[in-house]
Amino acid sequence: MTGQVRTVDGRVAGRRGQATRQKLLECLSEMLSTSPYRDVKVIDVARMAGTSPATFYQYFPDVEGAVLELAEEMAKEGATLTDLVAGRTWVGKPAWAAAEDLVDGFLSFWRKNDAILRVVDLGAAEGDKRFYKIRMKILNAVTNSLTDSIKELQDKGRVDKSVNPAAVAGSLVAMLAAVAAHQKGFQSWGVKQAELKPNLALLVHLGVTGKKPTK
Amino acid sequence: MTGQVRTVDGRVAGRRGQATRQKLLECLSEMLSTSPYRDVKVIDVARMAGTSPATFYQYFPDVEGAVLELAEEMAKEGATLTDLVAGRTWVGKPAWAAAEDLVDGFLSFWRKNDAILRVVDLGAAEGDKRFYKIRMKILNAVTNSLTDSIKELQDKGRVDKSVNPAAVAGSLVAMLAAVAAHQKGFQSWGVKQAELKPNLALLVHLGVTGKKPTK
DNA sequence: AGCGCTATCTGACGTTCCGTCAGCTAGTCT
DNA sequence: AGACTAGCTGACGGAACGTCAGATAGCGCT
Repeated sequence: MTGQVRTVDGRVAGRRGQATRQKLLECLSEMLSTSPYRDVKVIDVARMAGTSPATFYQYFPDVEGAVLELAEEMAKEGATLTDLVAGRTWVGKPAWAAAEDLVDGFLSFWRKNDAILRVVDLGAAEGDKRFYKIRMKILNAVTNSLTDSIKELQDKGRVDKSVNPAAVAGSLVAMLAAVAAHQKGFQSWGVKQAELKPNLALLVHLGVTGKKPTK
Repeated sequence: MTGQVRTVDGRVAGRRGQATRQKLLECLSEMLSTSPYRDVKVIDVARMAGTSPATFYQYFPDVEGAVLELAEEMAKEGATLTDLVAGRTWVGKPAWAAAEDLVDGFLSFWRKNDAILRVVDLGAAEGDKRFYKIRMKILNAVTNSLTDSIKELQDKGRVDKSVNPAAVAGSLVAMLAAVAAHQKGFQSWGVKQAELKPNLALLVHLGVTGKKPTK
């Protein structure tokens, strides 16, 4: 299913090959978090991995291609974000807890993978379908079940019919992603990390249920 | 005050110089909206402007430097975003109109300048203070007066004391920016442009006032 | 018009990085 | 040990970078 790891010219990589490939990915990841994307060069990644540029090209078509690989890995891990929303109830006190947990989990996932995520964001915004799909995969993990939750509330008459569940869920998730990506930005408005979270949770709660939370 | 336009080596540019400089900026802008940021080369911009690469370096230190210039221009124009929120009331029917107008104005500004904005976003996320400041300048235009509006409602007892106005305002604006940057993304969730706007307006209204809108 | 001044532009260069290939190296198997 | 091959790399032609010294052209003056 997943297909074995292959070199650029189509051969299957063996044990040693996989190891260097992995090392290259690690170094790329490191590189991405220390220098601007535009300045990440194949030559630097190779040097850091203690190998030659030619080796890099054996496993990846270019920097972008390798970044996609990293992103794909992260997207797999990101599937666990579903757990943040799956099987949660959005009524009463548990709803507040659900909102808090969602915000918390989402922010920490984003912070942990910020370097790759900002490149994915860029690629997606530029219209590159490959990045776009990866971004979707991650966000879908949350958005879909959030959409379902809203639909459910709507069916029970607890949320207005005029609401488009997918639009609201998508917007809320986009908000979380944006805030996570620019957390430092909030400091300049005099908003501290710790203060940010409950306010985000409030917005999520309001968006999903249409009501103020009962804490 | 604003300082005249200067060449890289510090001399003041004359009429002709300004013209080519401007042409270079235009071509760069064009380039940014047609190819990925990582692939925008000085040589291409120069070629498109019908001049030599050396000329480019007379006016800008590198591509990034030129992008900053473009961004600064846009930020100036972005100051008009204040008008979307200044002097609006967030009570009753006018509040709904205010939310709608804000969403509308914000989205169209973003769409108009998407190419530069995504580079600014990237730079800011990467921690580059110059881009970061520009991003702030644009967002502040909206966030500050939104913050004030929330504070005002809070003083009147219409909004809960536990709310941090800056955090909420900032988050809402971040949401608008993120949704604007990834508008295409919503199509894949089956959400159309036209549907998106009222739902965003709803979220803005909920966020600012804490209540459902009366349309 | 002709002259000279200086702002502006560019050809040309050394350097860095790209991406490819043929050939070398080092694990592995018998 | 010998041979087989997966994996690595030196070396190369080409593209883009960033810099400089020198060419060009617009402008003011007579």
